[in-house]
Amino acid sequence: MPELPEVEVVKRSLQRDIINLTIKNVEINNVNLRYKVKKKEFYKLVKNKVISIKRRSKYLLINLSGQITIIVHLGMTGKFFIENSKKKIKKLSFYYELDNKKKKHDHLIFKFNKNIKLIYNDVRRFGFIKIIKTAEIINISHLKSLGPEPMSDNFNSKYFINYIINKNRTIKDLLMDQKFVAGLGNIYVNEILFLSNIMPQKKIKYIAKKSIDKLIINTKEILKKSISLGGSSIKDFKDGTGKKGNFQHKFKVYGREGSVCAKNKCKSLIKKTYISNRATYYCHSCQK
DNA sequence: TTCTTTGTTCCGGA
DNA sequence: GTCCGGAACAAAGA
Repeated sequence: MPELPEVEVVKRSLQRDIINLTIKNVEINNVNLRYKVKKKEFYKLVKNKVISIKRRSKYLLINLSGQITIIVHLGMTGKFFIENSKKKIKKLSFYYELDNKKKKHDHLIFKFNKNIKLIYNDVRRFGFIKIIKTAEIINISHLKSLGPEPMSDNFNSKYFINYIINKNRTIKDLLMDQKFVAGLGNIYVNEILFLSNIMPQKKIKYIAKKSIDKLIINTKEILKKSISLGGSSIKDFKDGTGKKGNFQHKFKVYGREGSVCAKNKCKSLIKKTYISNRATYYCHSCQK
């Protein structure tokens, strides 16, 4: 569920809350995440200070003193909570359900000075947290084969057109491919193609250059907009009592099967199909 | 009990 | 060797 914008929002929150803090203790309640948590490595984090927090694609990189980096992928339902000394809990990630069962899925808890706790909660446990040497980031398999960041200048028309030469894939498959562009998932790809009036099933070789230019611009815009909205949605979120976030209401096509198309004057109903086993929503009138 | 959800990886066919 | 699509995998809730 968390795609690039959500991870970016989490990164910014963490930058506000845990930079310069020192790890005092690590509590491990469940080692069975996507990859097994190695207890020894985590206990060694004690006395390390948080220096900086970065994002690459959907990965969070928490750099510590001592040349150690914690690499986090939130998977489907991974999220962080910050708990301060007044026991107030701040939700730092999106997943709008199951909050009342929070405790059960608090798998890792980092305790810092100033009585601040960082809690990693993950209902389905598809996320992972790994500890690596900072110098080895460049060799980590997860990051090695990633394409450019969609919001960077490297993701441009020239790169796009050059990449698709002799390729025969659907546009949706291409945008989902992390080797082509890193950080987009099923939801945003649905939204981007809707905004760009392109059929998800369309083969890339039949898309005009003009449409590709527009698609790139839309990709950058929708991500930026989502980041800014996500920020405000999180700010409004006071606690983890089960109140839903606002973010899903911004979707114009994802999950809207059978509803009227969100574009002006269009009265068609949104359809649902599957591409590469992924739920795909589109308007058959607006998207060509 | 079966279905759904996701990103990633693997495998077979072209 | 490369490309592409489909399936498998992780877990848990409805």
